[in-house]
Amino acid sequence: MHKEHNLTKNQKIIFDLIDKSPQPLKAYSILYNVQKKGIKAPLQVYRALDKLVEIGKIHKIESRNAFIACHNSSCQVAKATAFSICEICEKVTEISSTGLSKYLANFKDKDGMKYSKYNLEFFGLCKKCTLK
Amino acid sequence: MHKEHNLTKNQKIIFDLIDKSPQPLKAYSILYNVQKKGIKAPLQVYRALDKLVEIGKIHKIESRNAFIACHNSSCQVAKATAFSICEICEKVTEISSTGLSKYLANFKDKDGMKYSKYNLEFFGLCKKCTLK
DNA sequence: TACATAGTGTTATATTATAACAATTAAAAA
DNA sequence: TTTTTAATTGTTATAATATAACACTATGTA
Repeated sequence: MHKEHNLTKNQKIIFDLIDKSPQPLKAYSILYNVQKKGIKAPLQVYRALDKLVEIGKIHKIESRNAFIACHNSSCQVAKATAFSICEICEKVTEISSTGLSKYLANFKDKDGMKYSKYNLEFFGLCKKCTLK
Repeated sequence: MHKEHNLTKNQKIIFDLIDKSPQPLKAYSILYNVQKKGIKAPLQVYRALDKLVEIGKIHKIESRNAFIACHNSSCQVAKATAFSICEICEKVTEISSTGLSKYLANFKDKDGMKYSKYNLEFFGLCKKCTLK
């Protein structure tokens, strides 16, 4: 069982926007989209994003500096993430493969170091773009 | 067999700096360090970095916006990278595990999409920092 | 040599992200 | 309920990261 997080007003506005978006959103595009709701400054956006990432409601796509809602019920905390990214249309999909997550969660390097967190980004062509 | 890349003057200056560094370097810290060698503008640094990444001599640590030399003889091209990152001291190590790279190179998602490239970043505590 | 390609130097600017501080709200403890 | 503590907000300013555009130069190859 995990703690329910009651989002604050700003967090909710920003989460809803990201959650409705089919593709990852960048911070300043979020800012632009929520200005009519009273969120005026970058910092207000970044603070909400930080919190949402921390509690696992969204993930950051590091190679794109963009944010996507978590659609993987098993990752309530942002500690184990994997995405596929199409290099043409930039479509991003969260990968939920039990095999992959088990493999990575148990991976140990040569020093026996165990990791508490990972982020994996695959790049390639999505189905649509392959056919073009 | 892979093509030898003859680095240009700027590329060489910047690669040498990164190669000598025990930890990843950020673009503007590189700029600061090579100004005495005549490289004066950010763009000169970024262009060299882009090329070096493209030919696989260095890798970008996406979560840190920093660059590290490739010390993995098997990845002559920047298409399959894995790193461990200590969240305290920020030490970054390139992981070269045949098992891991085979597993990821062969990974297919539910749609059967095959990837041409991936980047994996593990986070945790390095040995030193665990003992503290 | 002539051509094509890649790299250079430069100025300006775009994009992404955080510092610092005062005020406010929410949650938990007394 | 009151207190007090922590988290969040609003705001201005600024830092850090990265690219656009353009004229020029070097290099490799036919």
